[in-house]
Amino acid sequence: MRTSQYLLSTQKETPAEAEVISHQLMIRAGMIRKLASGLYTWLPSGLKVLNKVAAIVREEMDKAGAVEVLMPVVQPADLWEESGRWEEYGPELLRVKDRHSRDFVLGPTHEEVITALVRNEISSYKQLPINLYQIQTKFRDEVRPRFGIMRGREFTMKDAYSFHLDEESLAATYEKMYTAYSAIFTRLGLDFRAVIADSGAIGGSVSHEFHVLAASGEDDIAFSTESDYAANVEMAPAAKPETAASPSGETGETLAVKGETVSELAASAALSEAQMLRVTLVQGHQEEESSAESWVALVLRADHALNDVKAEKLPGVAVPLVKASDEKAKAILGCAAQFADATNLPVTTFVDYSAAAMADFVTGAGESGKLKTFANWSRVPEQADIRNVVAGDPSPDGQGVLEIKRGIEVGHIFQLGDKYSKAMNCGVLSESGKHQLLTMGCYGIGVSRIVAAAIEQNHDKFGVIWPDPIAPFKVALIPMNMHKSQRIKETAEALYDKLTGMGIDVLFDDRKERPGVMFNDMELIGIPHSIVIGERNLDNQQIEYKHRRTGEKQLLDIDAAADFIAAL
RNA sequence: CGGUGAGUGGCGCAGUUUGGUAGCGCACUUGGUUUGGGUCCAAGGGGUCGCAGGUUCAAAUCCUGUCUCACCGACCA
Repeated sequence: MRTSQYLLSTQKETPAEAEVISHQLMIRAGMIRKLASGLYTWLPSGLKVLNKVAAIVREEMDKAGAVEVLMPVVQPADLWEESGRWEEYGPELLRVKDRHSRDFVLGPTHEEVITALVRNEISSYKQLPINLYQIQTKFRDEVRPRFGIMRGREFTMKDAYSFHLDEESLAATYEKMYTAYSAIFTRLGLDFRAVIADSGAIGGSVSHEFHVLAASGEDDIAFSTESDYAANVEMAPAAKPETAASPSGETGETLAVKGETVSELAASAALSEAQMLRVTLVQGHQEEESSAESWVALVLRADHALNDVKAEKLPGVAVPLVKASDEKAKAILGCAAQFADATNLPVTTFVDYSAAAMADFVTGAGESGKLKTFANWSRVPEQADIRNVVAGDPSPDGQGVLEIKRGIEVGHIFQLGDKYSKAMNCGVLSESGKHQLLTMGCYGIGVSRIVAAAIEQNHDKFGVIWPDPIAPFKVALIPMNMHKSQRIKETAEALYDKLTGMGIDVLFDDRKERPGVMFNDMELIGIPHSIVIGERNLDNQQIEYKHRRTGEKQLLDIDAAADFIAAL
């Protein structure tokens, strides 16, 4: 491709709205343009990357025995009513009406459509198992789209759905997908981890997320320093301390403190948050007959964070978790939650294991602006694991301690079971001639998100540094002052033809620009390799090669250049 | 949905407090200059100041309403 015939659209200035580096660079390098919140146009070089990612995903899926289909973006509402998700899904599901006032949705995912398809197309156990996938546009009306393409409302996703007669078959395909996903992210050249996303009460892990490690990630992942244990922080269990501290017997005193938040209180009284308790009030289940609200108090060490997923599993706690407003907390506790006496609360109370193991701690004195010191549990409280693990906690598998890193979720594989096949009556005739419901797995990859994640992990102050497999172009051909020098023009044109003829993706910068402009643009776009043709080296029948990532330069004989590039 | 902030040529911004000819940088066009790291000079084109209403002789500026966008919290690939 020649830049003169291409849409390069690079820009010097960083748009004000772009917060994360991938978003900034995608706009500056001319990969995407925003149309509306969470909606982006893919410009040529962005699209080339997206297509390369999709091609790798497709190859590996095919290799793993999955079969490609393509389902509509617009889906009839009755399928969603059948699965129960018309009500269940919430406002993220964009609903539209057609000209006959019939309800449709813009597909955020395709379980309903694929289940309806399989229900009609597959009728015998002999056709199973089967794994169908597509690479297609999804629409989710996100509450808050952000970070550019990373969390857009419209995005490209690879979604696969497998159908099985039994759990063993499901587990086998799940395993295949796990392997395929690892192969995909390895080929993409990304530093990734597969993490446990749910080690549910059912036993065994039935879900894994694949995360690309990056400081800007939205998820916290806990790793063992010793073993290969890795889990989303939401899911990692915090161990119960083996021994509880014992009270010193010292008499506490009441402290007057200033501030609103617990950390302000701690600072004002020169206390460590690790010796303080934090009370959070959440909604309980409402009684069927009465509309009376019930509330549950959760007590943690003040330096620990409440884990919503764990809290939702407590008996009597409403799902999803609803935290009490300040006014509500005051009405129930008699004072703001941060001044409530955690050892003596008027509602059902769950104390986190590590908080329960404390002694001589600081908690509220039951009135505004007052804390009390050397407090202790008067009786053994109801305990549970309700906090997020922190770095240094013992690893749940007993090996080493945990370390926390940020990750960007780019893939998720899940053993679904019969949720959809049951609701939509999707089954086959078994060997014994009986109707049998199918069990399902589903496997997603955020194809467009991978593009952003790859940049988060691969950039420097000059711009993007694409891993070779997904670079929009493999090599940039940069002639110095081609418009003045006939022999540079001839050399560049000849090399361009040769490289193109070899099937190499080359971007030939034939603009009448100064060298600096070309260098900067090619680096910003992130082309992994470049060749500079200048008078200086041409006298020796040589050209210069430069590696984007390392900055390494070397001179090549003109005749050997094409083969050198091809071999990279 | 809650909290904060912002809407002025394609992009980044100033101007708004104290109403009075709409400005700067980048980008774009033309001419010249320069030529291995975003040259320099000159001339130019391009803006209903988010939208609607109001106040006023006069509104980017004041008032009211409204829409959009970004950032921080609960969901997700």
